[in-house]
Amino acid sequence: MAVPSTCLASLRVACSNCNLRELCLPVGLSGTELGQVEQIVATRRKIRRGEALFRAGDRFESLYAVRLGFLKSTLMSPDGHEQVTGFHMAGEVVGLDGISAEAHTCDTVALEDTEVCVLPYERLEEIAAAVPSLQNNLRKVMSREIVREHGVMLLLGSMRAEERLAAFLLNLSQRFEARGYSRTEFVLRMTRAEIGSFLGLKLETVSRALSHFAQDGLIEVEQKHLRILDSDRLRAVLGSSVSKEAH
Amino acid sequence: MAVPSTCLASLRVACSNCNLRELCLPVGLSGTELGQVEQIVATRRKIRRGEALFRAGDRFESLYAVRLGFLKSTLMSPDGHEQVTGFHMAGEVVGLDGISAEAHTCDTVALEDTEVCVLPYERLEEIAAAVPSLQNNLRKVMSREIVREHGVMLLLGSMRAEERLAAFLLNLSQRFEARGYSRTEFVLRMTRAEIGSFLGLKLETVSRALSHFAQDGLIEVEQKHLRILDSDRLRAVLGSSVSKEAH
DNA sequence: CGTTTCGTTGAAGAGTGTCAAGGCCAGTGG
DNA sequence: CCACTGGCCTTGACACTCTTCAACGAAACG
Repeated sequence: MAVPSTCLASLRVACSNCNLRELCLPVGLSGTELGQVEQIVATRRKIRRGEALFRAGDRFESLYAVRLGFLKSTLMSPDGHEQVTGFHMAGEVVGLDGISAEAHTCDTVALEDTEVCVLPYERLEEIAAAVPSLQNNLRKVMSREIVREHGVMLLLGSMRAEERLAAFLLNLSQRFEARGYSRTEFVLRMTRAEIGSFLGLKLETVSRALSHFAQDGLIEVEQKHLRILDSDRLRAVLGSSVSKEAH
Repeated sequence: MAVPSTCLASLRVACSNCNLRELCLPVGLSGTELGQVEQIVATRRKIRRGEALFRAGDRFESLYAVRLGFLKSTLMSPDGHEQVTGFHMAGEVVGLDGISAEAHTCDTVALEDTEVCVLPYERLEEIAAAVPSLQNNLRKVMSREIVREHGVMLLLGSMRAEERLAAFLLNLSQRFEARGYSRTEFVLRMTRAEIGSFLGLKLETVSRALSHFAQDGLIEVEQKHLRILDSDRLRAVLGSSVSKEAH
Protein backbone atom coordinates (compact mmCIF):
# COMPACT_ATOMS: atom_id res chain seq x y z
CA MET A 1 0.00 0.00 0.00
CA ALA A 2 2.88 2.34 0.81
CA VAL A 3 4.82 1.41 -2.30
CA PRO A 4 2.59 1.45 -5.35
CA SER A 5 2.82 -1.49 -7.66
CA THR A 6 3.13 0.74 -10.66
CA CYS A 7 6.35 1.54 -12.42
CA LEU A 8 8.52 4.30 -11.00
CA ALA A 9 10.45 5.98 -13.75
CA SER A 10 13.48 7.56 -12.16
CA LEU A 11 14.56 9.67 -15.09
CA ARG A 12 14.99 13.32 -14.24
CA VAL A 13 12.14 15.45 -15.45
CA ALA A 14 12.45 18.86 -17.02
CA CYS A 15 9.42 21.13 -16.85
CA SER A 16 11.30 23.38 -19.24
CA ASN A 17 11.05 20.75 -21.92
CA CYS A 18 7.47 19.85 -21.14
CA ASN A 19 4.94 21.12 -23.63
CA LEU A 20 2.36 21.30 -20.84
CA ARG A 21 4.18 23.92 -18.82
CA GLU A 22 1.74 26.58 -19.95
CA LEU A 23 -1.18 24.61 -18.51
CA CYS A 24 0.51 23.17 -15.47
CA LEU A 25 1.85 24.45 -12.16
CA PRO A 26 4.88 26.34 -13.53
CA VAL A 27 2.83 28.53 -15.87
CA GLY A 28 4.38 31.94 -16.30
CA LEU A 29 7.55 31.22 -14.37
CA SER A 30 10.92 32.60 -15.42
CA GLY A 31 13.82 30.40 -16.49
CA THR A 32 15.56 30.45 -13.14
CA GLU A 33 12.32 29.83 -11.28
CA LEU A 34 11.62 26.93 -13.60
CA GLY A 35 14.94 25.45 -12.62
CA GLN A 36 13.93 25.49 -8.97
CA VAL A 37 10.54 24.01 -9.70
CA GLU A 38 12.13 21.12 -11.52
CA GLN A 39 13.67 20.13 -8.22
CA ILE A 40 10.19 19.30 -6.97
CA VAL A 41 9.44 16.66 -9.51
CA ALA A 42 10.92 13.59 -7.92
CA THR A 43 9.84 10.98 -10.39
CA ARG A 44 7.28 10.19 -12.95
CA ARG A 45 4.86 7.42 -12.42
CA LYS A 46 3.03 5.31 -14.95
CA ILE A 47 -0.43 4.03 -14.16
CA ARG A 48 -1.98 1.46 -16.40
CA ARG A 49 -5.61 1.64 -17.37
CA GLY A 50 -7.79 0.58 -14.48
CA GLU A 51 -5.11 1.08 -11.85
CA ALA A 52 -5.39 3.67 -9.10
CA LEU A 53 -3.06 6.61 -8.67
CA PHE A 54 -4.29 6.77 -5.09
CA ARG A 55 -7.29 5.65 -3.10
CA ALA A 56 -9.44 7.24 -0.44
CA GLY A 57 -7.75 6.78 2.89
CA ASP A 58 -4.22 6.63 1.48
CA ARG A 59 -1.79 8.86 3.30
CA PHE A 60 -1.36 12.12 1.44
CA GLU A 61 2.21 12.54 0.33
CA SER A 62 2.20 14.07 -3.12
CA LEU A 63 0.29 16.03 -5.64
CA TYR A 64 0.38 14.75 -9.19
CA ALA A 65 0.57 16.60 -12.48
CA VAL A 66 -0.93 14.62 -15.32
CA ARG A 67 1.53 14.38 -18.21
CA LEU A 68 -0.32 12.03 -20.43
CA GLY A 69 -3.52 10.05 -20.24
CA PHE A 70 -6.87 10.36 -18.58
CA LEU A 71 -8.16 9.77 -15.06
CA LYS A 72 -11.34 9.89 -13.07
CA SER A 73 -11.83 10.72 -9.40
CA THR A 74 -14.59 8.95 -7.54
CA LEU A 75 -16.20 9.13 -4.16
CA MET A 76 -17.80 6.11 -2.54
CA SER A 77 -21.02 6.87 -0.73
CA PRO A 78 -21.73 4.89 2.43
CA ASP A 79 -24.25 2.77 0.56
CA GLY A 80 -21.72 1.64 -2.03
CA HIS A 81 -22.76 4.01 -4.76
CA GLU A 82 -19.85 5.40 -6.79
CA GLN A 83 -19.95 9.09 -7.61
CA VAL A 84 -17.51 10.44 -10.21
CA THR A 85 -16.37 13.88 -9.05
CA GLY A 86 -14.17 14.72 -12.00
CA PHE A 87 -12.18 13.67 -15.05
CA HIS A 88 -8.58 14.77 -15.39
CA MET A 89 -6.39 15.21 -18.40
CA ALA A 90 -2.85 16.31 -19.27
CA GLY A 91 -1.68 19.45 -17.50
CA GLU A 92 -4.12 19.16 -14.63
CA VAL A 93 -3.09 18.70 -11.01
CA VAL A 94 -4.75 16.00 -8.94
CA GLY A 95 -4.64 15.13 -5.26
CA LEU A 96 -5.57 18.55 -3.87
CA ASP A 97 -8.29 17.00 -1.74
CA GLY A 98 -5.64 15.26 0.34
CA ILE A 99 -4.09 18.42 1.78
CA SER A 100 -6.83 19.14 4.28
CA ALA A 101 -6.73 15.90 6.22
CA GLU A 102 -3.31 14.63 5.14
CA ALA A 103 -5.12 11.71 3.55
CA HIS A 104 -6.81 11.32 0.22
CA THR A 105 -10.58 11.45 0.28
CA CYS A 106 -11.33 10.04 -3.15
CA ASP A 107 -10.07 7.35 -5.48
CA THR A 108 -8.27 8.51 -8.59
CA VAL A 109 -8.05 5.87 -11.28
CA ALA A 110 -6.58 5.85 -14.78
CA LEU A 111 -9.10 5.43 -17.59
CA GLU A 112 -6.28 4.88 -20.05
CA ASP A 113 -2.56 4.32 -19.61
CA THR A 114 -1.41 7.44 -17.86
CA GLU A 115 1.76 9.13 -16.78
CA VAL A 116 2.03 11.68 -13.98
CA CYS A 117 4.77 13.80 -12.45
CA VAL A 118 5.00 13.08 -8.75
CA LEU A 119 5.24 16.26 -6.69
CA PRO A 120 6.10 15.37 -3.08
CA TYR A 121 4.11 17.82 -1.05
CA GLU A 122 6.79 18.62 1.50
CA ARG A 123 9.25 19.48 -1.19
CA LEU A 124 6.60 21.48 -2.99
CA GLU A 125 6.04 23.48 0.18
CA GLU A 126 9.75 24.17 0.55
CA ILE A 127 10.25 25.34 -3.00
CA ALA A 128 7.04 27.34 -2.99
CA ALA A 129 8.28 29.16 0.10
CA ALA A 130 11.27 30.29 -1.94
CA VAL A 131 9.46 30.96 -5.22
CA PRO A 132 6.50 33.30 -4.68
CA SER A 133 5.12 32.85 -8.16
CA LEU A 134 4.93 29.10 -7.62
CA GLN A 135 3.20 29.69 -4.31
CA ASN A 136 0.77 31.86 -6.17
CA ASN A 137 0.24 29.32 -8.94
CA LEU A 138 -0.49 26.57 -6.46
CA ARG A 139 -3.16 28.66 -4.79
CA LYS A 140 -4.61 29.55 -8.16
CA VAL A 141 -4.79 25.91 -9.14
CA MET A 142 -6.66 25.17 -5.92
CA SER A 143 -8.97 28.12 -6.38
CA ARG A 144 -9.67 27.06 -9.95
CA GLU A 145 -10.69 23.65 -8.68
CA ILE A 146 -13.14 25.34 -6.31
CA VAL A 147 -14.57 27.38 -9.16
CA ARG A 148 -14.81 24.31 -11.38
CA GLU A 149 -16.78 22.50 -8.69
CA HIS A 150 -19.12 25.46 -8.34
CA GLY A 151 -19.82 25.01 -12.03
CA VAL A 152 -20.58 21.34 -11.52
CA MET A 153 -22.96 22.24 -8.71
CA LEU A 154 -24.78 24.56 -11.08
CA LEU A 155 -24.96 21.78 -13.61
CA LEU A 156 -26.20 19.17 -11.16
CA GLY A 157 -28.52 21.52 -9.35
CA SER A 158 -30.33 23.22 -12.15
CA MET A 159 -29.95 21.52 -15.54
CA ARG A 160 -31.87 18.69 -17.11
CA ALA A 161 -30.39 15.62 -18.70
CA GLU A 162 -29.69 16.95 -22.18
CA GLU A 163 -28.43 20.27 -20.90
CA ARG A 164 -26.02 18.48 -18.61
CA LEU A 165 -24.71 16.32 -21.39
CA ALA A 166 -24.32 19.27 -23.76
CA ALA A 167 -22.41 21.20 -21.10
CA PHE A 168 -20.24 18.18 -20.49
CA LEU A 169 -19.38 17.66 -24.14
CA LEU A 170 -18.63 21.33 -24.66
CA ASN A 171 -16.40 21.34 -21.61
CA LEU A 172 -14.46 18.34 -22.88
CA SER A 173 -14.23 19.93 -26.31
CA GLN A 174 -12.75 23.10 -24.87
CA ARG A 175 -10.24 21.24 -22.74
CA PHE A 176 -9.07 19.18 -25.68
CA GLU A 177 -8.68 22.30 -27.75
CA ALA A 178 -6.59 23.97 -25.04
CA ARG A 179 -4.23 21.01 -25.31
CA GLY A 180 -3.85 21.25 -29.05
CA TYR A 181 -6.24 18.45 -29.94
CA SER A 182 -9.29 18.74 -32.11
CA ARG A 183 -12.22 20.39 -30.43
CA THR A 184 -14.70 18.70 -32.70
CA GLU A 185 -13.51 15.13 -32.69
CA PHE A 186 -12.28 13.12 -29.74
CA VAL A 187 -12.54 9.89 -27.84
CA LEU A 188 -14.61 9.50 -24.72
CA ARG A 189 -12.28 7.61 -22.45
CA MET A 190 -14.99 6.93 -19.90
CA THR A 191 -18.02 4.67 -20.07
CA ARG A 192 -21.60 5.87 -20.28
CA ALA A 193 -22.05 4.84 -16.68
CA GLU A 194 -19.14 7.06 -15.64
CA ILE A 195 -20.50 10.00 -17.59
CA GLY A 196 -23.86 9.35 -15.98
CA SER A 197 -22.40 9.20 -12.51
CA PHE A 198 -20.60 12.49 -13.03
CA LEU A 199 -23.72 14.15 -14.42
CA GLY A 200 -26.13 12.68 -11.90
CA LEU A 201 -27.87 10.55 -14.53
CA LYS A 202 -28.28 6.88 -15.29
CA LEU A 203 -26.30 5.38 -18.13
CA GLU A 204 -29.45 4.76 -20.13
CA THR A 205 -30.31 8.43 -19.96
CA VAL A 206 -26.84 9.34 -21.20
CA SER A 207 -27.14 6.87 -24.04
CA ARG A 208 -30.54 8.18 -25.02
CA ALA A 209 -29.41 11.79 -24.91
CA LEU A 210 -26.42 11.00 -27.10
CA SER A 211 -28.66 9.19 -29.57
CA HIS A 212 -31.01 12.13 -29.58
CA PHE A 213 -28.22 14.62 -30.27
CA ALA A 214 -26.98 12.39 -33.07
CA GLN A 215 -30.46 12.12 -34.53
CA ASP A 216 -30.74 15.91 -34.52
CA GLY A 217 -27.42 16.22 -36.30
CA LEU A 218 -25.61 17.90 -33.42
CA ILE A 219 -23.04 15.16 -33.03
CA GLU A 220 -21.89 11.91 -34.55
CA VAL A 221 -21.21 9.15 -32.10
CA GLU A 222 -19.91 5.68 -32.64
CA GLN A 223 -19.07 3.91 -29.43
CA LYS A 224 -16.43 6.04 -27.70
CA HIS A 225 -15.63 8.09 -30.73
CA LEU A 226 -17.40 11.42 -30.79
CA ARG A 227 -17.57 14.19 -33.35
CA ILE A 228 -19.28 17.51 -32.75
CA LEU A 229 -21.06 18.57 -35.93
CA ASP A 230 -22.81 21.72 -34.76
CA SER A 231 -21.33 23.23 -31.65
CA ASP A 232 -23.56 26.30 -31.90
CA ARG A 233 -26.72 24.27 -31.63
CA LEU A 234 -25.11 22.18 -28.93
CA ARG A 235 -24.50 25.39 -27.01
CA ALA A 236 -28.09 26.36 -27.68
CA VAL A 237 -29.26 23.25 -25.86
CA LEU A 238 -27.90 24.83 -22.67
CA GLY A 239 -30.34 27.71 -22.79
CA SER A 240 -33.26 25.69 -24.11
CA SER A 241 -35.12 25.52 -20.83
CA VAL A 242 -35.50 29.28 -20.90
CA SER A 243 -36.91 29.61 -24.36
CA LYS A 244 -39.94 27.71 -23.16
CA GLU A 245 -40.46 29.96 -20.16
CA ALA A 246 -39.49 33.32 -21.62
CA HIS A 247 -42.05 33.34 -24.40
CA MET B 1 -18.53 49.68 -6.37
CA ALA B 2 -14.98 50.04 -5.10
CA VAL B 3 -16.04 51.31 -1.69
CA PRO B 4 -18.78 49.17 -0.22
CA SER B 5 -21.72 50.98 1.26
CA THR B 6 -21.54 48.90 4.39
CA CYS B 7 -20.00 50.06 7.61
CA LEU B 8 -16.25 49.73 8.06
CA ALA B 9 -15.39 49.19 11.67
CA SER B 10 -11.85 50.38 12.12
CA LEU B 11 -11.29 48.94 15.55
CA ARG B 12 -8.25 46.71 15.79
CA VAL B 13 -9.10 43.05 15.86
CA ALA B 14 -7.48 40.43 18.01
CA CYS B 15 -7.65 36.84 16.85
CA SER B 16 -6.26 35.93 20.23
CA ASN B 17 -9.45 37.13 21.85
CA CYS B 18 -11.73 35.63 19.27
CA ASN B 19 -13.58 32.54 20.37
CA LEU B 20 -13.59 31.29 16.80
CA ARG B 21 -9.85 30.98 16.49
CA GLU B 22 -10.04 27.20 16.79
CA LEU B 23 -12.30 27.05 13.72
CA CYS B 24 -10.76 29.82 11.71
CA LEU B 25 -7.52 30.44 9.83
CA PRO B 26 -5.24 30.77 12.85
CA VAL B 27 -6.12 27.35 14.28
CA GLY B 28 -3.21 25.76 16.08
CA LEU B 29 -0.91 28.77 15.89
CA SER B 30 1.41 29.75 18.71
CA GLY B 31 1.11 33.02 20.59
CA THR B 32 3.80 34.78 18.63
CA GLU B 33 2.45 33.53 15.34
CA LEU B 34 -0.99 34.71 16.36
CA GLY B 35 0.43 38.16 16.87
CA GLN B 36 1.68 38.21 13.30
CA VAL B 37 -1.60 36.92 11.94
CA GLU B 38 -3.48 39.69 13.68
CA GLN B 39 -1.61 42.11 11.42
CA ILE B 40 -3.55 40.70 8.51
CA VAL B 41 -6.95 41.62 9.75
CA ALA B 42 -7.31 45.15 8.50
CA THR B 43 -10.86 45.83 9.55
CA ARG B 44 -14.12 44.23 10.27
CA ARG B 45 -17.07 44.78 8.07
CA LYS B 46 -20.75 44.61 8.86
CA ILE B 47 -23.20 43.45 6.23
CA ARG B 48 -26.87 43.86 6.83
CA ARG B 49 -29.33 41.15 5.93
CA GLY B 50 -29.82 41.10 2.18
CA GLU B 51 -26.66 43.00 1.37
CA ALA B 52 -23.78 41.49 -0.56
CA LEU B 53 -20.30 40.96 0.82
CA PHE B 54 -19.13 40.77 -2.79
CA ARG B 55 -20.60 40.04 -6.18
CA ALA B 56 -19.49 38.02 -9.17
CA GLY B 57 -17.16 40.15 -11.25
CA ASP B 58 -15.95 42.26 -8.33
CA ARG B 59 -12.19 42.58 -8.23
CA PHE B 60 -10.72 40.11 -5.77
CA GLU B 61 -8.94 41.91 -2.98
CA SER B 62 -9.65 40.08 0.23
CA LEU B 63 -10.72 36.89 1.83
CA TYR B 64 -13.25 37.16 4.60
CA ALA B 65 -13.56 35.27 7.86
CA VAL B 66 -17.12 35.16 9.13
CA ARG B 67 -17.28 36.35 12.72
CA LEU B 68 -20.99 36.40 13.21
CA GLY B 69 -24.02 35.80 11.07
CA PHE B 70 -24.92 33.71 8.09
CA LEU B 71 -24.32 34.03 4.35
CA LYS B 72 -25.08 32.27 1.11
CA SER B 73 -23.01 32.09 -2.05
CA THR B 74 -24.83 31.97 -5.36
CA LEU B 75 -23.98 31.48 -8.97
CA MET B 76 -26.07 32.96 -11.75
CA SER B 77 -26.54 30.67 -14.70
CA PRO B 78 -26.66 32.29 -18.15
CA ASP B 79 -30.43 31.81 -18.25
CA GLY B 80 -30.99 33.74 -15.04
CA HIS B 81 -31.38 30.80 -12.75
CA GLU B 82 -29.81 31.26 -9.31
CA GLN B 83 -27.86 28.35 -7.89
CA VAL B 84 -26.85 28.43 -4.23
CA THR B 85 -23.38 26.92 -3.94
CA GLY B 86 -23.01 27.14 -0.19
CA PHE B 87 -24.06 28.56 3.15
CA HIS B 88 -21.45 30.04 5.44
CA MET B 89 -21.38 30.54 9.17
CA ALA B 90 -19.06 31.87 11.85
CA GLY B 91 -15.46 30.71 11.58
CA GLU B 92 -15.64 29.91 7.89
CA VAL B 93 -13.56 31.65 5.25
CA VAL B 94 -15.25 32.95 2.12
CA GLY B 95 -13.95 34.42 -1.10
CA LEU B 96 -11.56 31.60 -2.05
CA ASP B 97 -13.09 31.39 -5.51
CA GLY B 98 -11.66 34.82 -6.33
CA ILE B 99 -8.02 33.82 -6.10
CA SER B 100 -7.88 32.01 -9.44
CA ALA B 101 -8.98 34.84 -11.70
CA GLU B 102 -8.38 37.77 -9.35
CA ALA B 103 -12.11 38.39 -9.50
CA HIS B 104 -14.98 36.89 -7.60
CA THR B 105 -17.03 34.34 -9.47
CA CYS B 106 -20.08 34.19 -7.23
CA ASP B 107 -22.26 36.50 -5.19
CA THR B 108 -22.01 36.20 -1.43
CA VAL B 109 -24.94 37.71 0.41
CA ALA B 110 -25.82 37.97 4.09
CA LEU B 111 -28.93 36.06 5.16
CA GLU B 112 -28.89 37.80 8.52
CA ASP B 113 -26.92 40.73 9.84
CA THR B 114 -23.35 39.56 9.57
CA GLU B 115 -19.88 40.63 10.57
CA VAL B 116 -16.67 39.51 8.87
CA CYS B 117 -12.97 40.06 9.34
CA VAL B 118 -11.47 41.49 6.18
CA LEU B 119 -8.24 39.75 5.21
CA PRO B 120 -6.55 41.70 2.40
CA TYR B 121 -5.09 39.02 0.20
CA GLU B 122 -1.76 40.71 -0.48
CA ARG B 123 -1.10 41.14 3.19
CA LEU B 124 -2.23 37.58 3.81
CA GLU B 125 0.33 36.40 1.26
CA GLU B 126 3.11 38.40 2.92
CA ILE B 127 2.39 37.15 6.41
CA ALA B 128 1.87 33.59 5.21
CA ALA B 129 5.29 33.69 3.59
CA ALA B 130 6.74 34.42 7.03
CA VAL B 131 4.52 32.07 9.03
CA PRO B 132 4.64 28.54 7.60
CA SER B 133 1.82 27.25 9.76
CA LEU B 134 -0.47 29.97 8.47
CA GLN B 135 0.55 29.10 4.92
CA ASN B 136 -0.34 25.56 5.76
CA ASN B 137 -3.67 26.49 7.31
CA LEU B 138 -4.67 28.53 4.29
CA ARG B 139 -4.01 25.61 1.99
CA LYS B 140 -5.94 23.32 4.31
CA VAL B 141 -8.90 25.67 4.30
CA MET B 142 -8.86 25.65 0.50
CA SER B 143 -8.50 21.90 0.35
CA ARG B 144 -11.34 21.48 2.82
CA GLU B 145 -13.54 23.55 0.55
CA ILE B 146 -12.67 21.20 -2.33
CA VAL B 147 -13.56 18.19 -0.19
CA ARG B 148 -16.80 19.83 0.91
CA GLU B 149 -17.79 20.41 -2.67
CA HIS B 150 -17.02 16.80 -3.52
CA GLY B 151 -19.54 15.92 -0.86
CA VAL B 152 -22.11 18.20 -2.41
CA MET B 153 -21.53 16.57 -5.77
CA LEU B 154 -22.21 13.21 -4.20
CA LEU B 155 -25.39 14.59 -2.72
CA LEU B 156 -26.60 16.19 -5.93
CA GLY B 157 -25.50 13.33 -8.12
CA SER B 158 -26.81 10.34 -6.29
CA MET B 159 -29.35 11.15 -3.59
CA ARG B 160 -33.06 11.64 -3.80
CA ALA B 161 -35.01 14.50 -2.32
CA GLU B 162 -35.46 13.27 1.24
CA GLU B 163 -31.93 11.94 1.46
CA ARG B 164 -30.61 15.30 0.32
CA LEU B 165 -32.63 17.15 2.90
CA ALA B 166 -31.65 14.78 5.69
CA ALA B 167 -27.98 15.17 4.76
CA PHE B 168 -28.41 18.92 4.70
CA LEU B 169 -30.07 19.11 8.12
CA LEU B 170 -27.48 16.81 9.68
CA ASN B 171 -24.69 18.89 8.18
CA LEU B 172 -26.17 22.08 9.61
CA SER B 173 -26.69 20.37 12.94
CA GLN B 174 -23.07 19.31 13.10
CA ARG B 175 -21.80 22.75 12.17
CA PHE B 176 -23.92 24.42 14.80
CA GLU B 177 -22.69 21.95 17.39
CA ALA B 178 -19.06 22.67 16.46
CA ARG B 179 -19.78 26.31 17.26
CA GLY B 180 -21.25 25.60 20.64
CA TYR B 181 -24.89 25.91 19.65
CA SER B 182 -27.53 23.26 20.03
CA ARG B 183 -27.28 20.50 17.51
CA THR B 184 -30.94 19.65 17.86
CA GLU B 185 -32.59 23.02 17.71
CA PHE B 186 -31.75 25.89 15.41
CA VAL B 187 -33.06 28.48 13.03
CA LEU B 188 -32.96 28.03 9.29
CA ARG B 189 -31.73 31.40 8.14
CA MET B 190 -32.47 30.65 4.51
CA THR B 191 -35.79 30.28 2.70
CA ARG B 192 -37.16 27.00 1.36
CA ALA B 193 -36.30 28.22 -2.12
CA GLU B 194 -32.66 28.71 -1.12
CA ILE B 195 -32.48 25.28 0.47
CA GLY B 196 -34.03 23.89 -2.69
CA SER B 197 -31.59 25.66 -4.94
CA PHE B 198 -28.67 24.34 -2.94
CA LEU B 199 -30.06 20.79 -2.96
CA GLY B 200 -31.16 20.81 -6.58
CA LEU B 201 -34.83 20.68 -5.64
CA LYS B 202 -37.84 22.94 -5.96
CA LEU B 203 -39.11 24.74 -2.90
CA GLU B 204 -42.31 22.71 -2.89
CA THR B 205 -40.31 19.50 -2.70
CA VAL B 206 -38.32 20.86 0.25
CA SER B 207 -41.52 21.87 1.99
CA ARG B 208 -43.09 18.48 1.40
CA ALA B 209 -40.02 16.63 2.62
CA LEU B 210 -39.92 18.73 5.79
CA SER B 211 -43.60 18.05 6.39
CA HIS B 212 -43.01 14.36 5.82
CA PHE B 213 -40.13 14.26 8.31
CA ALA B 214 -42.27 16.12 10.81
CA GLN B 215 -45.16 13.72 10.28
CA ASP B 216 -42.83 10.78 10.90
CA GLY B 217 -41.61 12.37 14.11
CA LEU B 218 -38.05 12.94 12.92
CA ILE B 219 -38.20 16.68 13.30
CA GLU B 220 -40.40 19.49 14.47
CA VAL B 221 -40.61 22.45 12.18
CA GLU B 222 -42.41 25.71 12.58
CA GLN B 223 -41.51 28.25 9.97
CA LYS B 224 -37.76 28.77 10.19
CA HIS B 225 -37.45 27.15 13.57
CA LEU B 226 -36.31 23.56 13.42
CA ARG B 227 -35.86 20.90 16.06
CA ILE B 228 -34.37 17.50 15.39
CA LEU B 229 -36.25 14.91 17.42
CA ASP B 230 -34.61 11.72 16.23
CA SER B 231 -31.22 12.23 14.62
CA ASP B 232 -30.61 8.48 14.36
CA ARG B 233 -33.62 7.92 12.17
CA LEU B 234 -32.74 11.07 10.25
CA ARG B 235 -29.35 9.54 9.60
CA ALA B 236 -31.07 6.33 8.58
CA VAL B 237 -32.89 8.21 5.84
CA LEU B 238 -29.50 8.60 4.15
CA GLY B 239 -29.05 4.90 3.66
CA SER B 240 -32.68 4.16 2.91
CA SER B 241 -32.24 3.74 -0.81
CA VAL B 242 -29.96 0.78 -0.18
CA SER B 243 -32.21 -1.14 2.14
CA LYS B 244 -34.59 -1.53 -0.74
CA GLU B 245 -31.91 -2.87 -3.08
CA ALA B 246 -29.82 -4.91 -0.68
CA HIS B 247 -32.59 -7.24 0.46
C1' DC C 1 -14.24 -18.24 -29.71
C1' DG C 2 -16.63 -17.98 -25.62
C1' DT C 3 -17.18 -14.71 -21.89
C1' DT C 4 -17.71 -10.34 -20.10
C1' DT C 5 -18.31 -5.65 -20.35
C1' DC C 6 -20.46 -1.99 -22.61
C1' DG C 7 -24.05 0.21 -25.22
C1' DT C 8 -28.74 0.77 -27.26
C1' DT C 9 -33.60 0.75 -27.16
C1' DG C 10 -38.47 -0.04 -25.50
C1' DA C 11 -42.18 -0.01 -22.04
C1' DA C 12 -43.83 0.92 -17.59
C1' DG C 13 -43.54 3.31 -13.27
C1' DA C 14 -41.72 6.38 -9.61
C1' DG C 15 -40.17 10.73 -8.16
C1' DT C 16 -40.11 15.60 -8.91
C1' DG C 17 -41.56 19.53 -11.18
C1' DT C 18 -45.31 22.60 -12.43
C1' DC C 19 -49.36 25.12 -11.63
C1' DA C 20 -52.70 26.89 -8.62
C1' DA C 21 -54.97 28.19 -4.40
C1' DG C 22 -54.83 29.52 0.15
C1' DG C 23 -52.73 30.51 4.84
C1' DC C 24 -49.40 32.70 7.81
C1' DC C 25 -46.42 36.34 9.18
C1' DA C 26 -43.88 40.85 9.30
C1' DG C 27 -43.76 45.31 7.89
C1' DT C 28 -46.27 49.61 6.42
C1' DG C 29 -49.39 53.15 6.28
C1' DG C 30 -53.85 54.78 7.28
C1' DC D 1 -54.84 49.58 16.28
C1' DC D 2 -56.23 47.56 12.13
C1' DA D 3 -56.31 46.71 7.23
C1' DC D 4 -53.29 46.06 3.60
C1' DT D 5 -49.47 44.32 1.20
C1' DG D 6 -45.93 41.28 -0.18
C1' DG D 7 -42.96 37.55 0.83
C1' DC D 8 -42.82 32.97 2.42
C1' DC D 9 -44.74 28.50 3.20
C1' DT D 10 -47.95 24.57 2.62
C1' DT D 11 -50.77 21.44 0.17
C1' DG D 12 -53.23 19.25 -3.77
C1' DA D 13 -53.70 17.70 -8.58
C1' DC D 14 -51.57 16.80 -12.68
C1' DA D 15 -47.76 16.53 -16.13
C1' DC D 16 -43.38 15.16 -17.34
C1' DT D 17 -38.71 13.80 -16.98
C1' DC D 18 -35.96 10.37 -15.68
C1' DT D 19 -35.30 5.82 -13.71
C1' DT D 20 -36.12 1.02 -13.63
C1' DC D 21 -36.46 -3.34 -15.70
C1' DA D 22 -35.65 -6.12 -19.53
C1' DA D 23 -33.93 -7.80 -23.82
C1' DC D 24 -30.66 -7.69 -27.24
C1' DG D 25 -26.54 -6.46 -29.99
C1' DA D 26 -21.69 -5.06 -30.33
C1' DA D 27 -17.17 -4.69 -28.92
C1' DA D 28 -13.25 -6.01 -25.96
C1' DC D 29 -10.51 -9.57 -23.72
C1' DG D 30 -8.39 -13.61 -22.41
